[in-house]
Amino acid sequence: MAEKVTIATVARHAQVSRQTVSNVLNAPHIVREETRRRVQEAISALGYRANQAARQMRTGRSRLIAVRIEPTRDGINGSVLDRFLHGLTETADAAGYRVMLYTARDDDQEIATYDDLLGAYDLDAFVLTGTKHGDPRTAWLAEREVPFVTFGRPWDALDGHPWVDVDGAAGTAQVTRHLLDGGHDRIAFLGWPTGSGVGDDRCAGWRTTMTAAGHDVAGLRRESEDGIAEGERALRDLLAHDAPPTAVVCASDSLALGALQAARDAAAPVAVVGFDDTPVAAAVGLSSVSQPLAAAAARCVDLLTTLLDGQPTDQQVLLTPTLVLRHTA
Amino acid sequence: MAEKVTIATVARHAQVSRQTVSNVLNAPHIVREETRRRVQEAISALGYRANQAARQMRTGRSRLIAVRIEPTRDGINGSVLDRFLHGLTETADAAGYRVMLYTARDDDQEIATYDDLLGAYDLDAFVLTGTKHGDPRTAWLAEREVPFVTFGRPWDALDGHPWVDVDGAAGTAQVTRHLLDGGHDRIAFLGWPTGSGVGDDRCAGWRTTMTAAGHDVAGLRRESEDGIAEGERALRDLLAHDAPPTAVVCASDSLALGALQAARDAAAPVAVVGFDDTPVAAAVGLSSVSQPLAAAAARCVDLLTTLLDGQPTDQQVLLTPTLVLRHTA
DNA sequence: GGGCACGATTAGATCGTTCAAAGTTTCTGG
DNA sequence: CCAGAAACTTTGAACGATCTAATCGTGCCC
Repeated sequence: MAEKVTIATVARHAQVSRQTVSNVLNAPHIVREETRRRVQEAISALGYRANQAARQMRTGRSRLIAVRIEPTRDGINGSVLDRFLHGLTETADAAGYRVMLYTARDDDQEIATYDDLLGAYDLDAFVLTGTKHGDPRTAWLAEREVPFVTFGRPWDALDGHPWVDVDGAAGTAQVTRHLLDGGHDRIAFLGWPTGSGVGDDRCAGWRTTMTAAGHDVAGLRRESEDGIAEGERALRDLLAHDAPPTAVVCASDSLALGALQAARDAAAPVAVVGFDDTPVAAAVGLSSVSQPLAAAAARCVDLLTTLLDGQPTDQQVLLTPTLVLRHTA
Repeated sequence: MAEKVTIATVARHAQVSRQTVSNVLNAPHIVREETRRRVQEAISALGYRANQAARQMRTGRSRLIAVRIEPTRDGINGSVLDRFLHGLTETADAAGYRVMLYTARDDDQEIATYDDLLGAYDLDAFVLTGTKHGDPRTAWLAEREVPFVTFGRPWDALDGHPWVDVDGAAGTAQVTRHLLDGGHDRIAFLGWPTGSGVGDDRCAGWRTTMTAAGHDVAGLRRESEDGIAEGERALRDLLAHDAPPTAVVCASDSLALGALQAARDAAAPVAVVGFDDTPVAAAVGLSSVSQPLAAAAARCVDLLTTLLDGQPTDQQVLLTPTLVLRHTA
């Protein structure tokens, strides 16, 4: 095969010094037009590519971003991460960064992995997904001044790091408004136990929209862990009352799927809307709130690159999801 | 923060030379017991981690494996990749490798990306998913002697590279046998147009099992592109005949989901079984053939590591999927 | 006791790039 | 025409590891 093409090969070919080639790549404006052109030609003629390892050793930057890939807990929500990862890889690529994966069973192990990745690969930044109250990971990273962005708001008020999130409340508000416009007035909400940031947020959109429209929400909310069976149970329970709801807004597609099964046996039709627009929703015709994952990923990369360019951003981005209407509402 | 800990720091701390520290890490047997212990202590006391970039520059190996993350075509099948990726990351990690992601719109772009990744990051190996007839990617890699493994058999007989795959025929055979045992005898198959390796393989399992059991398969096979609507149409067509099938084996969960909808309106109950055991299947209670993705990923890493250790393997691994029974069969 | 082999350890060069500083050419104005 | 500045280019060192080859003890045999 062809010899390894280094910066020296290019330099010789273009009859300039190594440093001039380096300047063409990293600071083109200081190189004379004609020299630059000659070097560029040599570069493409030889198919030269800067060796990252060598560059990294000198500059201390690896142009590598790490993301955790989770073990697909429920199975349904896995595809959210999947799409997010794809978007991240694509945008990072365009910005000249590469995405590296890692796994971890728990927070301690994840922090150990940070240490490892930073030490061995000199990672430039991390993208965290799914933050929770009092997250030890963000604290660890912040303390060491490692650049990172979270996809998901920090739910502790004091954390001041850049994040990107999808406005869950806006999503459920949109759903609720749509249902109200469609003539529904007894609209229930199936959510998770109070205390999870994401869950509370999604509930809030429903609650405020209902009360703003002058409707009482008492007795219209059920909470349970995430799951299909749980969703079914919750809606059956609601339907057993005197004045059963005619529509349900759900905090997840899993709950909505369960609700859908309960709705099938109901006396009167019940509209059901889920959250996350997972493939399952598309498959069974469930209306759902769709998160702009590609956009979210792109904004994460945006924030990281400005952060890595030295400007201490602590910007926050809140994206609005869209309601995808199918057969169920 | 703490200074950077290099091999020199460790050497000074343990009162030996750099090279001895390097030997403790890479060739422990040539270092005297007592010296080794002293160095090990210094390493853990200082929290030393070998800098990959420096190591890579000298050895030419990056301990990095690249995998493509696809844009989740159908949406339903996306989760297969998701689970595979997780397994891959986990096993690679254990073997001392890291997984890097990339995307590509088409084969040409993918090959350009190989070139880029190899040149810039000195990637050690690639894992390809979803091979097809006359795949230009494997040819390109083989020509340059870049180590790679495919998840999916090469469908051109002459390609002699290591691969891992799931025995689709064994999966559909198992399903067919199960249905025969359950008393069915008119069992149909919904598949993709002849010519796709994966599709033909899955069809074969059904066909051979049926004929081996003495059943005629004439008129019991329908083919279409993958999709829910396509599956529904295909089964409706089958049910319109004089002797409609009492069960359908499908080449994908998408087709099976469509079939399920057609089956709902049928005069007599029709058993339906899908393929891939996607979250959708679990959600709607569809029986399906489950691929051992974590195991497949692990075997991919196995093959790659032996390949990277210099032993020219061209081993092939065929894993047997399992049938997950739910409500629909 | 001298020579020799063998195991353990060390010194110096090297991988491909960028930084810092010094060198060279070209331009400008008096 | 020359000094001085500006624009451009080159040289040598450094990043942190491993490779090659050399050095230092130590034990063994004649």
